[in-house]
Amino acid sequence: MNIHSGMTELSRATTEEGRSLKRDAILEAALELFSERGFHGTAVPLIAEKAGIGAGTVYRYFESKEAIVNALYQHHKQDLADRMIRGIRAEQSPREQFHHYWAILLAFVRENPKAFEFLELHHHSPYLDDASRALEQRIFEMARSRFEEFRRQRVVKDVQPEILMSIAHGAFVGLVKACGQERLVLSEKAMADAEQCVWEAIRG
Amino acid sequence: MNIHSGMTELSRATTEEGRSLKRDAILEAALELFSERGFHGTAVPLIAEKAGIGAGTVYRYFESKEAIVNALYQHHKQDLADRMIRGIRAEQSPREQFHHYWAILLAFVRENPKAFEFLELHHHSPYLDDASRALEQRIFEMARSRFEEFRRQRVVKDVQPEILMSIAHGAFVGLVKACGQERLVLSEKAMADAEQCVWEAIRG
Amino acid sequence: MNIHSGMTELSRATTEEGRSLKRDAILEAALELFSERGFHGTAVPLIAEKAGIGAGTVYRYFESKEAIVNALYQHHKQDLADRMIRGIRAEQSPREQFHHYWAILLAFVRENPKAFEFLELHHHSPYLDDASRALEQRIFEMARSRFEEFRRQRVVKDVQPEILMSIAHGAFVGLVKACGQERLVLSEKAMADAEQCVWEAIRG
Amino acid sequence: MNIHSGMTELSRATTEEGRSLKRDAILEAALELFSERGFHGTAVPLIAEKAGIGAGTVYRYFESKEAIVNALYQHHKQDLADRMIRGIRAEQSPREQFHHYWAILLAFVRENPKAFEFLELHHHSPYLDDASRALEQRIFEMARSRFEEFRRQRVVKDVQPEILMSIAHGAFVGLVKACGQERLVLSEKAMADAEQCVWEAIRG
DNA sequence: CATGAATGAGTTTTCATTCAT
DNA sequence: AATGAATGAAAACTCATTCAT
Repeated sequence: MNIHSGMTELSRATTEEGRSLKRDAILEAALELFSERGFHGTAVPLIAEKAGIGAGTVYRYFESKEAIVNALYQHHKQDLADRMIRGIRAEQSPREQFHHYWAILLAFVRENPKAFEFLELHHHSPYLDDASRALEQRIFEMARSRFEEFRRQRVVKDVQPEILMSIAHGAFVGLVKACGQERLVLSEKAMADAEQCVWEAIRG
Repeated sequence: MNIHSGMTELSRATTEEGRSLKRDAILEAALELFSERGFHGTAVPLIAEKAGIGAGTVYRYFESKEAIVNALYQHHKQDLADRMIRGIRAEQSPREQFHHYWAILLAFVRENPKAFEFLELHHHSPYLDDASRALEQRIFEMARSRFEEFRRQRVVKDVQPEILMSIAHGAFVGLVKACGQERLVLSEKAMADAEQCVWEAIRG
Repeated sequence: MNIHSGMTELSRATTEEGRSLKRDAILEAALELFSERGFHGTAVPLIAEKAGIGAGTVYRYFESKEAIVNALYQHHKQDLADRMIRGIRAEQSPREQFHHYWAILLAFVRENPKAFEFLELHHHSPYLDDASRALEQRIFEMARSRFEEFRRQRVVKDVQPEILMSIAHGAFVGLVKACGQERLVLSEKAMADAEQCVWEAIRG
Repeated sequence: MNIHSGMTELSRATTEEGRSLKRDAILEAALELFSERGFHGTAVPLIAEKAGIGAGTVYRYFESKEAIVNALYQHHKQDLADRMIRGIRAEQSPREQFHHYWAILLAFVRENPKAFEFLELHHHSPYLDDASRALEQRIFEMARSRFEEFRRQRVVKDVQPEILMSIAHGAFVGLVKACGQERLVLSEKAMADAEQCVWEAIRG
């Protein structure tokens, strides 16, 4: 019903690139449903209804249900990557850079919790296409090269960067999930504490 | 990947408790399919085929598809909890206890990677029944009381225990996922490194 | 037998109340099949085929197979009751009123033999819902109060009205069944004879 | 559970003809289930369970589910016919003969209400075989010839005998159904009243 | 003989997709 | 462009019947 409430972000990106409001409404609706009920648990007519359009209209904007999930994955994954890259300052200390990483993730989750949940849930799903997989790989490589640089600089522990990345990202996901299960509130204090903990896990 | 590693455990439970071989074959097949394709993405006839039985036979052992997912959840969740509790020694130092925790999780994942993936994927799914939810809650409370005790003893950091738990568990899950995506091998060295990292995240 | 005789009525209701032609085609087909083969003996795709539509389409008009049987029951039961009530004249003699009753039933059977068979067959079936049962009860009470009045007026025999009602209605049903088995033709003469017989059964 | 309660009648016929106790248990169970839930609404394994035997055992005694329904139909239809014929006395007045007819039907219903319900429900079902239909036809012809004789003797009204038969039998069925719906109790008084009513419907 | 586990064809129902309007 | 009714393939589930024990 309140189609416009969560739409702001997508709508902006949309008009720039000439995408339609309806396409966004579909993505918005699908995001919520996919993150709550999963891909196979979500019927296309339900997406259409939530988007406030006819079921057939969905297929004017997307070739198939899989195309929707891939568009969502790529949109939000890219958005998150862009935010990460945008704020980086070479002059920052490693601890400051880690704080930046943590703060960006947290801001993303707060603005768009469904999108974060969606990205985690659909990681490496069989219905993700090559473009989604390639994007995921590109972003991973970017992050790894940064961690390798940190390792060379003795800023982080001298262990495989994949281990440190998995710990840091996994820990963040763990915190978000705990929040989703209402076992935790992602307050400023809590996230600052958590940030420091995770920093101590990886710092050299 | 390793079908047989995960089979041993179920097979044992079977002969001990008089459960049928066919019931186990169904659980075995369903575990693999559910963890790969999700609940809604797995058709019952597919489970039957993988189990080497007729589609109708599934319903001689389980009331519904939901009953299968709940039987799996409860079986493996309980198994993991039992392993955790069994090996605990009061005389161990906190660091030793953390090592125990880490080692048990690692052993579980190695023996039964599909089961671990399954438990993570189906956490808080809407098709889990009250028994599954109650079991999950009981295990969570047990873990929290231990972390609260550690906090009182100044063994871990003086932050909400839920934060430390989420970090430790989330980090472990992150490592397992990285392994699932073949970005990491859960070698002895890697997991020993990771264990130390995570310990440093939570220690007081 | 006479498919068109029974169709008129539904078709009329349809255009009046804006119901769809397809919905009526489903009801038409279901009526015939249910009255011939029973509820459990009739598969939904068979209804769809007879209605000239796809199997899935049935579920755009009815929630379930049970919803179809209840829609049919309520529609035809109400129709029969309406006809009964409509033609009643207070100034008529009891014998004339009995003739009215008999004539209405006969006209109903002739126009819509399947519907009459259906109503008799599905009387008090476990799949009838509360609305169907309530309607049935209301109509029964109406008829009983009339018989009670007749009894007070010494127009009918001084026996329980339920007995007289059961005899009169049962006799009529018996005649219709004999016709269905082709042992009898419901000719004017035959039904006039029968009417007089039944009147003599109940008259005071 | 109380398999033996209603069995007496069938059991007697059984031992005489070398039929087994198990066969009777199947018929007993099937009678109850068919009359309550209909043919298609009754699962064979349910019959077996109610009969206290294994599902496969049913097929040692009956070729198919249809064979059970036909055995039941023929058994009870023949039983009812036998009772009718047995008690007839040529020296009785027509009114006495009608009383005999009424009393036999009533005794049958009281002893074996399920069987009566079953016979009415399965009248002219598509799954009745030729033997069942032939038996039904034979009994009908017998009854008709008697009514024709009565007509010639001016004992009953000078109308088609099929009409009088339908009225008399239909009225009886109507009374039994009213009893089944708990709208009537088949007390001595009620049935004596009803008998007289129906007699007045047909008497010359 | 008796069984009951096993099954595959059949049931009711859902849904991704199409297409006439 | 937009629709939403229509659909058939496929889903979950049932059951008459068979057959190894």
